Amino acid sequence: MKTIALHSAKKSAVACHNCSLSELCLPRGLNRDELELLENAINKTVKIKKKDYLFHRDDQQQSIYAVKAGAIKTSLSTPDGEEQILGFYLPGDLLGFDAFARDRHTCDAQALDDTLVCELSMDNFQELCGKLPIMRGQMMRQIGSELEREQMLLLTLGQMRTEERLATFLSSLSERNKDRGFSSNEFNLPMARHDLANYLGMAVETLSRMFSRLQEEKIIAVQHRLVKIEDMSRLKQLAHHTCRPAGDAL
Amino acid sequence: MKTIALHSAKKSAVACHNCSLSELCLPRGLNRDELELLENAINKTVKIKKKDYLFHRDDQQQSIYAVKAGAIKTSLSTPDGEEQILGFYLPGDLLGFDAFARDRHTCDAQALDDTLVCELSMDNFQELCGKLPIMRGQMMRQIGSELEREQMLLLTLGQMRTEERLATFLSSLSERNKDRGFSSNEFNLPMARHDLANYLGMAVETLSRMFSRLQEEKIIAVQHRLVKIEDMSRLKQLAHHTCRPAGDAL
DNA sequence: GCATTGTTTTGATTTACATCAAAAAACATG
DNA sequence: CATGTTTTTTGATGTAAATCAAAACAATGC
Repeated sequence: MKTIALHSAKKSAVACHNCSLSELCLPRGLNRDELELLENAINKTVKIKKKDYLFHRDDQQQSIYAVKAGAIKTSLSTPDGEEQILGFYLPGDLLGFDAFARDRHTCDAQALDDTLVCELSMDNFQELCGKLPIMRGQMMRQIGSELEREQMLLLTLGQMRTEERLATFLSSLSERNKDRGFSSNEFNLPMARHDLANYLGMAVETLSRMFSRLQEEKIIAVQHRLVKIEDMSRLKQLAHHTCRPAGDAL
Repeated sequence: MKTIALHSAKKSAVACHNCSLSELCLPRGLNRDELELLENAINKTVKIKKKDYLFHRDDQQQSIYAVKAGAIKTSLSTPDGEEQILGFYLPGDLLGFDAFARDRHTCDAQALDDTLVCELSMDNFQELCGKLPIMRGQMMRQIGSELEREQMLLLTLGQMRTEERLATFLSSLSERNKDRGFSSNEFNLPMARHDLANYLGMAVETLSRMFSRLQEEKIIAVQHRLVKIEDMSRLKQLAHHTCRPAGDAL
């Protein structure tokens, strides 16, 4: 349960310039020297098995991570065992900024699947930020969009009814896939119903009913984790509250 | 309604080293030269009248602000006019980090009362961050606690019932006052019921009922905006879900 | 293959909260 | 201070979603 995967991790050579995600997690406009600085700073690539943790709340281990493959969820949990999922991180997303406040992580990060992440230690990160202003800007932007994403979620939880919440979620996942060059009409959900329900602040049963309702209304077609969007405009209309798609993650 | 207060603002000399809030918003451990750099970087002090806006969503005007007196609320609003309040900022709190993502603010900031803020432009901020590593660290920490605060609010909205939400809010406001050297047992709410209800994701009527209920149970005594906490331990017990008081703001 | 376990869906019932409506209190204005 | 306006509280009713319960379905292991 409390296994930290890092210890059993394989080190492997990092080559950001070859990575298919470079468009997403690299600051644009780095020259060769700067790119080399970054590549040397990346400490290692880490494998995490499904259900293992990347980090725990209060862990001192402070790094920034970039998801290369798989999926990670972050969550807060209460003394009495309830949890609130804060975000899902998919390939190209960065996580770990939560540790900025106190040099300790404020949430748990668990793999939803076998997952691969790049690790950049805070020390190296700090040094890089000192050397490369462009890197600093990029990081600020990353943190900013994390903040923005959480704000959108607050709006979702605070103001929307359950059907609207699901429509908003599906709509932004679709946008996200489009941005990444994948299909915006057909995709797999990276998480179980249980986790999605928790993230959206409702009971699993309610979530299931909302999926069924959207399906009855011919807006989507679902089987297991595969979602096909049949009527995008009506979906967007339902998700109508949404201000603007958040830049990153979910 | 859409008045930007900045234009009518008075410039005034800034003297951070004299400011009673320096403990809160200054990075600790600045030497004289560094402190002077900071004071010169602070562009001006701004007065905002009650109900005026400090900034609007999508405003390019990008600065970091420190509240000196009064109170500010930030909120997101939807096409159909509903809003979600994201935070309340009281003296000593910093705001404006939301603009990091896209160089534009992602939310509105409105004064709940006549308010005084210090303004630090992003340009100066960037320059300072380059020059003073300690400043960078401090800012990272500030953003981190903003992130943490929003996470706690997500937990509140996603998992707690209404009574628990109010108890959590009162409990953390009390903690906050204690940290600032004010009474933790008796204080004024800086916002109207309407705003607090929205922030906590419930109807005004429900909030009012919860105040009444806590009063009936002899846990608190309220008259208008004045709250006295009569039984702190039972209040904390109700707010039991809460993980840890957030560092800053509400 | 079948049994076991976990996940998802569907149905019946309860409930916490929203909504509607109006009184009471606080605040503002001439 | 009397009057209108806004804010807050209280009461009655309706409803969206939680909970309880169980069936259907997928995944896992033997």
